[in-house]
Amino acid sequence: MKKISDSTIRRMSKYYRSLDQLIDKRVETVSSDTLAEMDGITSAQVRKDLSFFGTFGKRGFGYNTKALKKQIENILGLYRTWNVAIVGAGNIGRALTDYAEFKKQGFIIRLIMDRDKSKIGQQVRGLNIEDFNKVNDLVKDEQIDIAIIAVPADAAQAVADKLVTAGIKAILNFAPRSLKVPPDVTVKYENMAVEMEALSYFLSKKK
Amino acid sequence: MKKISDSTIRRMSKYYRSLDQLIDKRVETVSSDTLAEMDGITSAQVRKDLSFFGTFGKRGFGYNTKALKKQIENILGLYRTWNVAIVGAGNIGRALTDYAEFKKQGFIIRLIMDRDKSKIGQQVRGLNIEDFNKVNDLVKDEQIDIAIIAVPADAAQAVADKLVTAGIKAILNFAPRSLKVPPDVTVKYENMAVEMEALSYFLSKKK
DNA sequence: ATATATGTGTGAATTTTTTGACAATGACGA
DNA sequence: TCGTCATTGTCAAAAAATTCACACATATAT
Repeated sequence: MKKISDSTIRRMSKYYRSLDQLIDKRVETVSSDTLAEMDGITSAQVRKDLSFFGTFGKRGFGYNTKALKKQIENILGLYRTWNVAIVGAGNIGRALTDYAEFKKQGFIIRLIMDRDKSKIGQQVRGLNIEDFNKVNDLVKDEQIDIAIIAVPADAAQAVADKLVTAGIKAILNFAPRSLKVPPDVTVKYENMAVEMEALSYFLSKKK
Repeated sequence: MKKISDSTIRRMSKYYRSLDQLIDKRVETVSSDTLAEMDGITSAQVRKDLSFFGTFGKRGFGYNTKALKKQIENILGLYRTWNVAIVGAGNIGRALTDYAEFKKQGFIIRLIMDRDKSKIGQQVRGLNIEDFNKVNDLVKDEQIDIAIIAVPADAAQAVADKLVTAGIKAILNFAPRSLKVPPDVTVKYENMAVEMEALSYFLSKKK
């Protein structure tokens, strides 16, 4: 399988959500044009993206919403559930514990960890905050697939190292710091400060 | 001024944070190579990015960390503070209310709004949850520059419309939906489900 | 059964982004 | 003061991403 670009994957994920929206509204057929319009891109882009994975449409007709959604589900691996662990029981970590969109898409939060003794043992929406020092056993016991890092920037690399040791292959990092991990581990970033600063740039430019 | 690409701006923001880290460690000089290493990119990329805005380094020597930080501060508009409003007092909205990184970078949360009567009037870390119906007055009174949308996907577009009417020109959207706004309004997205699904894709591909 | 309209799939063209390479510059030591 | 070394700034090349444009397949109307 040839390498698919990150931006294509990201857009697939958006198409998926747009299809969901259409299906909710009982729409059965959609054109690349409409899909493009919903996501603020061009129809050629939509068709090109989809063409990397197969041919899902009918010429002169468009795409069947339910069928295409199912196809994308397969492509993105959303036909199954994934076990997720959160590291860091601060505000962000706690908030993510019951983020509806995760649940809906089959990302199940099985575990929340922290190293702060005063937090360990507390309940967060039905989950016990566990001791991050026991990460190896916990990850194994709960069969964690994906870890979310929600600790201060300074601690992020150390946490990542321990997660890697524990066998984690996929990390979503909320800490504003780049992480060094072995090549078989994938890291995605959710960097809110970066987006805010991009807004700041655009606002000050306008003046 | 020629158009600077979004990815350049995003990287500038990362350099800014890396410089901060170096200054904390009393490092006075840094090469494009080191900066690149910290952010997992190439040194050519670092130099190219910086070159869009001016020449800040000394050949054979590198960059002065404090001076470069100050320069980026100017470029990104971080020499001043910005007033921020959050719409949606759910888990995410509340968590953001005291996200340390925002405060540190001069993004000051002045206002949190919701339309849910049962939430209005509650306190969130010193802020009163206000009635989103009064958005026009509130935005004017607090001189809000940037709005963060943290409401369910279905409500996001309606909220955006009202924010635009209230005069907001910069939006950070946490709801998993693309927003339609006039061309003079900038929207940035923080789409956690998209990143999780990218991880899902990489995990299932490996199998 | 045929004509017409619609909208996909895809090579080719274009644009954008990233990387390579090196001359030019400045720091520093002898 | 001069030579050596390090590292920038930038032009050119390469790679990647996006857009164009159109042949072709399919639905629908007559």
